[in-house]
Amino acid sequence: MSSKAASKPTIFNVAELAGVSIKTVSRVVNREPNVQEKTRKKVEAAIDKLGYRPNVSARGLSSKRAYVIGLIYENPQEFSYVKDVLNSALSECETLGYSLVLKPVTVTDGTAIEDIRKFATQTRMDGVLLPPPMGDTPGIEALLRELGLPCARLTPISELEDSVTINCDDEESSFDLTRYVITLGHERIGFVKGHPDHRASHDRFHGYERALESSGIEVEESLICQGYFDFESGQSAASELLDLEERPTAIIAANDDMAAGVLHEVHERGLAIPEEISVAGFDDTVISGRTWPPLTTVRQPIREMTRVAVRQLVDKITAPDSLEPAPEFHCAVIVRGSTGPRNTPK
Amino acid sequence: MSSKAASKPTIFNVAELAGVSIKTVSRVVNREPNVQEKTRKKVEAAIDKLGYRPNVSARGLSSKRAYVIGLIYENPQEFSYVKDVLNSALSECETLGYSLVLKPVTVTDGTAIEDIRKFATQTRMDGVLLPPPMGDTPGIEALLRELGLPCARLTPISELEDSVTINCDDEESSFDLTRYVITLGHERIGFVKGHPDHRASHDRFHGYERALESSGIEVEESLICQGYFDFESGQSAASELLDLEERPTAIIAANDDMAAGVLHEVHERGLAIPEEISVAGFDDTVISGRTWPPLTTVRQPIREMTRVAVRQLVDKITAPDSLEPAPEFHCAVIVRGSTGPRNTPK
DNA sequence: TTGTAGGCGTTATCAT
DNA sequence: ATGATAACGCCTACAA
Repeated sequence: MSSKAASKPTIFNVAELAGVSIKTVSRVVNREPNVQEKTRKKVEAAIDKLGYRPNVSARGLSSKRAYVIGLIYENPQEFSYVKDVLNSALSECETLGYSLVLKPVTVTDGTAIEDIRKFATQTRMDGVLLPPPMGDTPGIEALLRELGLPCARLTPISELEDSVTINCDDEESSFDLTRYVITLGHERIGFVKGHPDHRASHDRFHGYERALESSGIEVEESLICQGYFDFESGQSAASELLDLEERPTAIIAANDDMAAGVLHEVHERGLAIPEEISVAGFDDTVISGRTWPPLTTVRQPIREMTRVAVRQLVDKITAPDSLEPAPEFHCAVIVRGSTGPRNTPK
Repeated sequence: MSSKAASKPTIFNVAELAGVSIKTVSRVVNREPNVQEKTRKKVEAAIDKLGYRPNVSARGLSSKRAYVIGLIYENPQEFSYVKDVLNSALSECETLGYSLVLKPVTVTDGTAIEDIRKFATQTRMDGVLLPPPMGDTPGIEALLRELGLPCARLTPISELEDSVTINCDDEESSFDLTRYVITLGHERIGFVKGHPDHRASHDRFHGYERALESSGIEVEESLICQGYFDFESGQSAASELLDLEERPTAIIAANDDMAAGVLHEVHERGLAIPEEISVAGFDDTVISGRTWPPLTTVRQPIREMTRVAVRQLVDKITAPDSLEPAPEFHCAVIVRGSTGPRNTPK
């Protein structure tokens, strides 16, 4: 090693060492066609030897691309869902040579749109990834279109033709979960809905309704509570349900955080789980294995869905025309200790 | 609005509108001295009117800076601690005009160093932020020095003169927590240590020891278990402690995740909390409010510490000489339902 | 298949 | 206090 830290090698150094022009090096680096195998080998050898890495700033300046994709997400108390998306997106971006920049926003207080606009003008991105509920928040789509930013959404809504949409059948998985609870003998099954602005909330609720109907159980209004996907709302919904004259023997919440809140309230009242009441959630987030008892829940293949979303987003950035259809993803019911057979009163 | 999307305004447009040279605009944008107040006003008006934002790529290319700082963190099951660091770092970076790029690594399996090296050569950064335990992982410091990357560490270790170090007195907070438990009447107090590679583990353990000694309670070997900061290790440590001939009436775990594991095991055995056994953790992470009962724990001002760390890191990047000393941070014991008075056997 | 010239938007240098 | 001009490292056109 020389005494002075050698400054980073540039495309010129590589070209010189390989005995070609910089354009040829550029072609090799960017996997463009029209390079002879032999030339390519020479160039690659030079790149390795020098440890050359393209300068992102120069590349961005010249190509008008930033090689950056943004992840805009609702900043929740419980980070589990976003964490899975984040990790998966991070690793996929790394393999595709992109950077990921994060933008947490709050949709509930109406600041999201302006926040995103500011964010977009401040940091250059080539596209954005929208995990739920960003994918179905009104206004965001329009804003991104205005800004000329392609996006990939993780959402059940697939109306928009030209937009990358990755989804999983929430309605069906909710149907499956509810059916499972019914097979345990439960008939009075409470349901805690998710935030009304989230598409998943409705899908999950409809799955519940359909399962009850298909088993000949009447959907009872008093057993249905509004929640907002957070722990506290699960807690207060449970409070309502447990105050009922004839209380439910099982409660399904539209996500794990609310289900954890339900468990909390049930514990507060000294009821035994699952002997006196069964509880189930959605998403198979980390918290579902940490509660007592561990939660029965539904697992989405979030990591795979995210991988595909990122890949398709990059495809769309590089070749806006060809849109391969996304594969279908399916959920699975994960049975744990929070659900059990109904105690038939004698 | 014109039919064609006007391309983004450049420094030339601003200069033209303000009737000055681009260099003057540059001076204003970068808050450099030697600009008349009147000129500055003119330029600022032009900037506002055009909605001008400097192009990060161009700036990076010219200044040799990336305006990016890296956050290298141990990717844990429980994300709570890192999440707080992340959110705080994100908002501070935004106000300072930097981007934050994430790099999750695994220190336990020895891949971290190579991962970081690869990451550093792949994405240009001006500095990195090292939350625990990255700040006290051997080798990382040396690697960053070799790469010429300044760093700011959130760690109790403050040996290195030239390195930004932010810390909080873990030993003292552990002392305080243990003292609190002692005042509840407990004398047989189990302790679940953290991962031995983390400096905080030792500090917290020493605080525990010192508190016992200062109260005239003997430190008993059999009440001390090795854990690794994760849920599972807390669980198995609790299992050991509860198998003891004369079991402890309280258990302190060196972080919340392990404490949650302890709670889990206690529940498994059907023991009442806190009547039969008290449990406490560290860090006041989200999980501590989600367990049953909620955990007594210790809160660090993580967000403020992170803010200062980022700010000092950027200072170091821009002016490597002047190193202002960091302020001192203090922890606080948060009392919740998982601890209670010892049941004195009659 | 390969190479040459010009420009991307900024900061830095050196005048004035 | 302000300005002209040359880098910075790469990519896109266009030649050869």
